[in-house]
Amino acid sequence: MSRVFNDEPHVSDAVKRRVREAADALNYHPNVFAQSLVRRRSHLIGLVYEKPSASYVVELQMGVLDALLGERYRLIVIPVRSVHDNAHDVVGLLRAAALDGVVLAPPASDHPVILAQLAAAGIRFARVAPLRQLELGASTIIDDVAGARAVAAHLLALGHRDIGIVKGDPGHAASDARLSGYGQAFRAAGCEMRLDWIETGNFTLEGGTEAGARLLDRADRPTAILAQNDEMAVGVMMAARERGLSLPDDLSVAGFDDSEVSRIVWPRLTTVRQPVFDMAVAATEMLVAELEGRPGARHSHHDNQLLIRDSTVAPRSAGPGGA
Amino acid sequence: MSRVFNDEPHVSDAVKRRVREAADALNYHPNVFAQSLVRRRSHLIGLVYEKPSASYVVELQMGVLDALLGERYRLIVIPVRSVHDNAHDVVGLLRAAALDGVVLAPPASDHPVILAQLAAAGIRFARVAPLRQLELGASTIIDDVAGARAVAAHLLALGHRDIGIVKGDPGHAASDARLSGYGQAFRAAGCEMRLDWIETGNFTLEGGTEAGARLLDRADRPTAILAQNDEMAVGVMMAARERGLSLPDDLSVAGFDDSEVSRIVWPRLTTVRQPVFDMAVAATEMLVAELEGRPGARHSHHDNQLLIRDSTVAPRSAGPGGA
DNA sequence: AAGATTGCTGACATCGTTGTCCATCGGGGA
DNA sequence: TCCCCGATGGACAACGATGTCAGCAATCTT
Repeated sequence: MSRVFNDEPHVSDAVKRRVREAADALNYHPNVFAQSLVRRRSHLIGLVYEKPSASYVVELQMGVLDALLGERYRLIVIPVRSVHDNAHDVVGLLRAAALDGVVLAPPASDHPVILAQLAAAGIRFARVAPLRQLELGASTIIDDVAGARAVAAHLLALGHRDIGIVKGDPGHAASDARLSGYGQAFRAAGCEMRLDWIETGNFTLEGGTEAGARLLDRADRPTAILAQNDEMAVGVMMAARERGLSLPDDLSVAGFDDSEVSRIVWPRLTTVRQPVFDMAVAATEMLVAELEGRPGARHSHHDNQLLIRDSTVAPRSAGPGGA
Repeated sequence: MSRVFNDEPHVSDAVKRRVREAADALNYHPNVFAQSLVRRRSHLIGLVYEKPSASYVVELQMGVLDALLGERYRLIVIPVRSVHDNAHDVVGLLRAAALDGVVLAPPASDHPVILAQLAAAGIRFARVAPLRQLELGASTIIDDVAGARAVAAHLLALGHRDIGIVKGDPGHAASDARLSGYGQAFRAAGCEMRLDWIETGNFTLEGGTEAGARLLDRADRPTAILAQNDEMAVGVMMAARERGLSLPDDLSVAGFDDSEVSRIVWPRLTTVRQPVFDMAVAATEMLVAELEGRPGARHSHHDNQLLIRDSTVAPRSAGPGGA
């Protein structure tokens, strides 16, 4: 009898014990499918992401799993080749998976079609670091523009003027947000952000290496490079080493994210710390709270922080603040 | 009517079309719970692992997901704090998740209680890189001993004799297997593997840093260190840098796995390539084949390969082959 | 042309829970 | 002592698919 297992009232202890004994004797386990069928609950939560850097995915997943620890929800991982190419398929996939809810990582968290279709399909969602339509669903919010402004200002304050930029995947709203943050810092310092010194690296190590190579092979080589995430920054460092440059003296490199690689490489990478883990935890907790009908906040704000390490120094030809 | 959706024979085209139109009109989607209930299939596959290095998990997951791409199975990730402490709970967890099958990563793939209970619970499993009871279930097999022997032999051939060892988590059978491979190489070279130069690093970066620190703070400092995975090797490199040693001249370091970090660090790390991705793909394919009733191999063998890069050179005081 | 055979379709039991409804039992108040 | 009410436990429909079975129509055989 189901009342025993669900700890309902109006059941005597004697019956409780008797049922439990019988269950143990028969090696009984409740059938999850039947429960799900009648309760319309799968207790499955999806995590949708598009192959960004490995460390980002890992932190994201660890955050979600951490938040799910005390709950009876389980995590299904749903990597998507290209969110923009497959927006319709994605929601079909999610519906077919019978999820109770999904955590959306960028760039899915910013995709209007996905958001609209999820709402239409009645699947609850929580969004990690969205930049548009912030009112839709639960979300964890962070100011990419401010973080980017801070790291660019740091390089400018060191005296760099010839600064190359390695942009992330154009499909991520964060790419433009960070670029605009860089731009603000340039304007504040009274100098120009040269468009022909912007290369795209797609947030991957290889992309960063290639973008770095293009920037470093120019006749007018930059003295510093701003990469929009740490993987690409490491790629830039590899490209610099291949060209015999010594780091950080010949080239300053700054990243974004504070992912594990930023602490591993030598010199240690100057970067902007993004609390991906915390954001994943917060998003998951909001999602679960909603699914369980508990009241709670619908948004959480997170701060990023400039971490000045060893990969950024003043350019050779100029002292700090000089130009 | 279900016959239309399952593409069964004996249905006329007219009815097929009529049903499809009605389904579209009503925005009909089959109920996964009801299907699962009557078919006794969840189409969920679990991946059980214990927080080893991040890159290992990522490669593992990517492999499983890759193998699942064409299939209608979905992946549930099940990280376990400590397999040895929670062996009984683990299977309870898996049963509660209504999984069709699980892919077991080390050390769960070598845990007799887990294997026995899975068999008892009727949950199919595929094992990645097991070292014991190889006949149980489907498995992907690799010769850890040979890989370890090769990398140790490489250091010995370079002329190193004072070689420290950073061991992995004692709970992983691979730790002992790799140690015994090292031992074979030492014996073949006619020298002794000093037990007091073995430190444990638990397969983590931090563990590697601490173990490296202990080895490098000795009065009789080793000229080379063998780490049982790349994360620990990087940790050793960080400890060496903190002590002002220059790499690789003052200290040769070799890792194991060929994880992404091994290519990122400077100097690039000598290591043993383990095809984790391929093993995950193979294990998953075998599992799915079994679940689908397709015939197929129950075991796949994989090779590892010594990758000599920049982190290992002859010791200062001796030429190659010298002693 | 009538019976046999095959193709197609609708009806219905089934899977294992949940939750509602109803019958029963026991105790306390009138 | 009788009645009423709350506590308790059993019976049963519902969830939404699947798959079997039986019935009917159409075609083939003789």
